[in-house]
Amino acid sequence: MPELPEVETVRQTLKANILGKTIRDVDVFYEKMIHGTDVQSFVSHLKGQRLLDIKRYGKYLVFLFDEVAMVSHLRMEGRYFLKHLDLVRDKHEHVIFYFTDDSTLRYQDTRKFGTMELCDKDDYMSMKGLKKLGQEPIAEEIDYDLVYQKVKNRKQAIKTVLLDQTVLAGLGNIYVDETLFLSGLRPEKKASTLRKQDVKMLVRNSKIVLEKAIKLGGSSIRTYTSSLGVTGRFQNELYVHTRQGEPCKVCETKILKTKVGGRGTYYCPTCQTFKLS
DNA sequence: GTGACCACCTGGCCGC
DNA sequence: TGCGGCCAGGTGGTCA
Repeated sequence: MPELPEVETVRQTLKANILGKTIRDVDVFYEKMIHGTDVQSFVSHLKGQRLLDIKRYGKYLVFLFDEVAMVSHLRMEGRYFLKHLDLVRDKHEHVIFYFTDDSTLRYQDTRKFGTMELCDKDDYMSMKGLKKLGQEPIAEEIDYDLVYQKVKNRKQAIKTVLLDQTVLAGLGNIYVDETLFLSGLRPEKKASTLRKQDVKMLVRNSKIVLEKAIKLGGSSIRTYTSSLGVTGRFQNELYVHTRQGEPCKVCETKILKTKVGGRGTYYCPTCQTFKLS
């Protein structure tokens, strides 16, 4: 599923291929995907708009046009494909953007969880979701104290807290499992028991994991591929996620699977024994 | 303010 | 082979 590295890969790929194109028309085949306005208004506002830039905040993509911005979230299995006008529509393609050069950008989403919403191009950061995002671990400068302040009173498992996008933006199930492995921490450990230096270590390790994943084009677990069908290679680098029953790459102990906060969680019982209190 | 729970949705897998 | 049930999971909403 798309997390920060996958969304960043999509952004870079799309930017290289569709920047400067002008939308001639839009077809929406699943109306619930469009938030904040009705489909008719969504389409009419996008017609004639030229794409100027594509930005990313956490797992959100922001398409910047002449007069409007479109905020898109891929959720579980959303993907963008650039295809020629003549190609037959796949049954899971729910939104098609037709460009004036006869190419099309198609949004495909098997589970229909993804969302798109239009907003003012100068005020998209006030959108619900975007405005509450925490810092990104891959940012050049991190206010570690601010992250610690958000973590220190939380009684939930550290895994649950790391998945909270208002604490750190961009981490999802895969990369939280990998970050916790790298940090030697059990996923179910209470967040409030961590010291400031432990939180700093977690943020730094999440940065290492995310930057490596971006370099390799993200992960291609289950059905996920980036735009234009580009397949990531980070899944070959995973230490614990989806490796239940397989030997740990460090100590050869069998990787275990459990549930934390309702999420499937993988960990090494030998390497992840770091207890602080 | 915090935490738990639920809805959204469909393909894949498993057991019968 | 076909069917039913469960699981996967990011986010927002609701409720306690």
